Amino acid sequence: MKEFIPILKRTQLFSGVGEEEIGAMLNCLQAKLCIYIKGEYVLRQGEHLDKILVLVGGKLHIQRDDYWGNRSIINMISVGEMFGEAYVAPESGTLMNDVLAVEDSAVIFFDVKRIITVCSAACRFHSIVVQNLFFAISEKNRKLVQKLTFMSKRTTREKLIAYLSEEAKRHNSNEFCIPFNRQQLADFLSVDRSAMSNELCKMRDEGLICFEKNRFGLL
Amino acid sequence: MKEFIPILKRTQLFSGVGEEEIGAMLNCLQAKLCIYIKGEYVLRQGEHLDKILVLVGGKLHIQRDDYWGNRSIINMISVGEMFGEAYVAPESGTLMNDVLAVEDSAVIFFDVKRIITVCSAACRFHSIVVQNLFFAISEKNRKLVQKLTFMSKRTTREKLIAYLSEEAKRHNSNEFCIPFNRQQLADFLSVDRSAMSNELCKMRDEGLICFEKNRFGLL
DNA sequence: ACAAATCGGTTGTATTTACAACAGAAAGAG
DNA sequence: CTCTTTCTGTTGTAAATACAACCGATTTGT
Repeated sequence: MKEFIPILKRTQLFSGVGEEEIGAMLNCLQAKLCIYIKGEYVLRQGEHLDKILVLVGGKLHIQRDDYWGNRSIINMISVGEMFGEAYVAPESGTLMNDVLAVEDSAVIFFDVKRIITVCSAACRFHSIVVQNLFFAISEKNRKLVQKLTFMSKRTTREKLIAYLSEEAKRHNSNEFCIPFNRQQLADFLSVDRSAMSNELCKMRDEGLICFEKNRFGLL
Repeated sequence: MKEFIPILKRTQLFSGVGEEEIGAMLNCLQAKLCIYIKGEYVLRQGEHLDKILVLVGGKLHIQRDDYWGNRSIINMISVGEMFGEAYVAPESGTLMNDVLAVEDSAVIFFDVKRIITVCSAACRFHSIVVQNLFFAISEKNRKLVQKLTFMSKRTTREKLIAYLSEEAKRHNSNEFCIPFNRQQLADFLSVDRSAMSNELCKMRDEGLICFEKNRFGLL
């Protein structure tokens, strides 16, 4: 697990904590490393979760499939991001979504109780991690609201514009790559892939956007 | 402000804290009481927010109107619930939504910095409030994900079923009242009111549900 | 290099939705 | 009580979407 410490150091959870301290905390937080291959489930809907996970390699999707096989991608987890902070509260129930590895992935699990109850050994940086966790969950909250704002658009075109505008703002550029292929983008925006593809091409023909594979540009 | 202490005592934020302690903390947290009449905005999109608010009377909607006048209600705040926890992080930017009083409302604002930095006066219950805040934001996170799961349904009917099922589960009963009128429910689910009304009546005629005003039953 | 699988675009049709307009019922104001 | 406003249901039409089916291009595995 040692080899992932430099990656952990750059995560939001361990922001402001040195590599030596992280090494020391791995025991304190009962860290466990798990490897998943592409297509494997990390967690399944209905499971009980008492750990927080930090992705140190690969890519995950937080998603849910309904009775009719419609998949919706709630969120995407990239290297350095975490998942499970929303389930730290005592009576938070079971997991509402699946967590799927969409690439070969490496995940480190941390014991939640060890994080939110300050350890008697008083590792000096524990309180920093707690505050980091707080800010992280707060940020994820804002991102969920943001997703809700473009999910609440009525038409596919409006959803696309809202999403692409947001990505452009996030990248500080009118050109950017999105982390989805067409099917995944459709699942993320909860629309039909072919209808979306159709709309994208119309928007391109109208001179609103340009794109090639995952690279998009706003005009 | 003293008269609201019994209400504050029953809120999630002050869970486990006695009335005397709450009284003492009002200063420590620089509490400010504000009154709003129905239809008045508590906060507007774009504002900078460095306070957490707790609703002690009335009802609020977290909402957003787009260019074309389509309103979407992101969330509803009832007495005892709070808003603004997602903006406590230092670089969380400005408010993405409006906060509207849909009834005459009483709101108490608390200084965020005072909450997340433990005060030197060491008020004994401060750490409890911090943990409560943590659990609250974590719970709100789960609720947002839940809303995303039924917002991601394709048809109005599916959205209605997902929403009503959730409410039934929450009330532990097949009969329950919803906190919205038709227009508000449509705004909450991001669908057209008349189309939704139509769909509701179809579902009633098919024997799936029954309703009268805000009272719904699943059959 | 070849076969298989994945991906993205296109088209047509049936379904669903948005929008506007209207009417009766209920609630609220004076 | 009466007038006004709000709320809810209804209808018709134009627009948008879902779904299925297909094809060519690209990628992947062997």
